[in-house]
Amino acid sequence: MATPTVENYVKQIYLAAPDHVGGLLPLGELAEAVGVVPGTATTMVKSLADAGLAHYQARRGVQLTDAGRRLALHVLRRHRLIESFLVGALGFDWSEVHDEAEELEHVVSDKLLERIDAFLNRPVVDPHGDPIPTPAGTIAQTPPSNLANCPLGESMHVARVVDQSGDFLRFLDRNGLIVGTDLKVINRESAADAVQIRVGRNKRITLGAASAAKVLVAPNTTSTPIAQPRHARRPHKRPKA
Amino acid sequence: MATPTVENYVKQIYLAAPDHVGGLLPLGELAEAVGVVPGTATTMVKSLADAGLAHYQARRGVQLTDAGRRLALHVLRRHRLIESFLVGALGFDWSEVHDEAEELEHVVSDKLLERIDAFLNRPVVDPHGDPIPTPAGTIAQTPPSNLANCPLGESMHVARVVDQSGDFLRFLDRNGLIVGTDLKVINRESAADAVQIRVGRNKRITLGAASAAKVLVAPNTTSTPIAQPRHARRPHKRPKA
DNA sequence: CTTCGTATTTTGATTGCTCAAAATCAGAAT
DNA sequence: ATTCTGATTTTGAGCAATCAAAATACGAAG
Repeated sequence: MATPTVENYVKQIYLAAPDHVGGLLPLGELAEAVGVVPGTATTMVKSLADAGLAHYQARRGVQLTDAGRRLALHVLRRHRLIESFLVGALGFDWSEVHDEAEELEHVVSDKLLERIDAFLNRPVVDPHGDPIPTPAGTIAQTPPSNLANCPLGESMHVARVVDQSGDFLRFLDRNGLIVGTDLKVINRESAADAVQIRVGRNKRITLGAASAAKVLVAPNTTSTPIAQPRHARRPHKRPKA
Repeated sequence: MATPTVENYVKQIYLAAPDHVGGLLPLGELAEAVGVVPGTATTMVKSLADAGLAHYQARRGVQLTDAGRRLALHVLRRHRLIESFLVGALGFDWSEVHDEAEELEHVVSDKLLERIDAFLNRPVVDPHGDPIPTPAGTIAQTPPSNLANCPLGESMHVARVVDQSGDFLRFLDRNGLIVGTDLKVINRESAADAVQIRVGRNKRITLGAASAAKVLVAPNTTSTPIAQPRHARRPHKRPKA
């Protein structure tokens, strides 16, 4: 059985991998992601390699094996189902479930996970719009466009938010931006690093480009209505101001 | 923060303590309960003592301090609320929740625990009838009588089952004996080590004395109806035979 | 009072994970 | 080609938890 530590390393390698060509993740970045000093990452990655979970090329980087990817997806499935459950069954807010799931993901049994999955009626994405891997280890692909690069003026909706920080999520919440929200990108000021969007009929919001890139969107095809995530949704707190 | 290991030691000391006069638990028994060799228990208990969680007297035994007891009750509260939640919210059977709770009890946050408690409507006992400690660290006392020592012929009900083994619990289930079930002890054959009871109108069951002692009972006062545990109850599987 | 048997403690090692700091390497810059 | 700089690896060490096996102490039996 993989220890929680091993599960975390594998998960972080998986999550960080797509940002690097050839899929080779430098160990410094892994160390950063896991929260250890670089030397520790080196040691651990060697042992991951011994365990057949990763390919390690000294001074170049690390990459998951098939077994490693399977494990990572299994951990991710647990994490995202737990987040969905906390929001859908226990009334948690999407901004507060990440840390909780971070702990629980290493101890829930397959049996419990199955019950949670059934309870939620087999959701395909978690409250942040992150796709939930199947038990078989397949996972839906990320929509390629986000608020920083999608076409202007077209009707889109929020498909996913790729940042787990509570502050950011609460900011989105305050502005009525949750997974499924309809919006249009009105304008981009690349000089000012700013993205203007319209939500609903008349609400305007301006985001910095870095934040805009974290909000993934998909076009609203007029033929089919917005693809709502299948898990239970509660009304969100409305902003005071 | 206490490690899961420390929480387990403290919990086991708490659970085993009442069986010993003076409350001093021999380290061999602790080792047995925790599942380590005796030497390991000695080492750990010393460090519990250093941490102010236990009093240790070499070659005599160990005993919790107030801080230790507080921690033990906190862990027990988590364990029992989790068991209640798995049964009451996710449809688990009372015979399969113990191991799951054993893992989860070390990682659920206070916030999650509070939500679970609220969801279940503040239960006072878990599915086995074990009392759930309050957040403040108080706990209801065990009813003193059980099937092996209660008066004959009087109307009683099952208040608590002090054995977590799946086999035993499934046996009780098969015979319709769950927390709250009404019954009478008809007869005891001390020579044969047997206890005969009647459940409901005409069902008769015979138990060995050791098993009978694990089923705690309380009298059915005619003035007030049976005190049902407050948590949600599902219909239990009825026996095939 | 001495001896014996058993419970307990001590000792020495191991495993998994971590850090600090020194050593090394690889690519960029001169 | 040489030097520099920054990333990476190595080395040495520590902590928490564990085991196996040797040493010790306590109470019971003689």
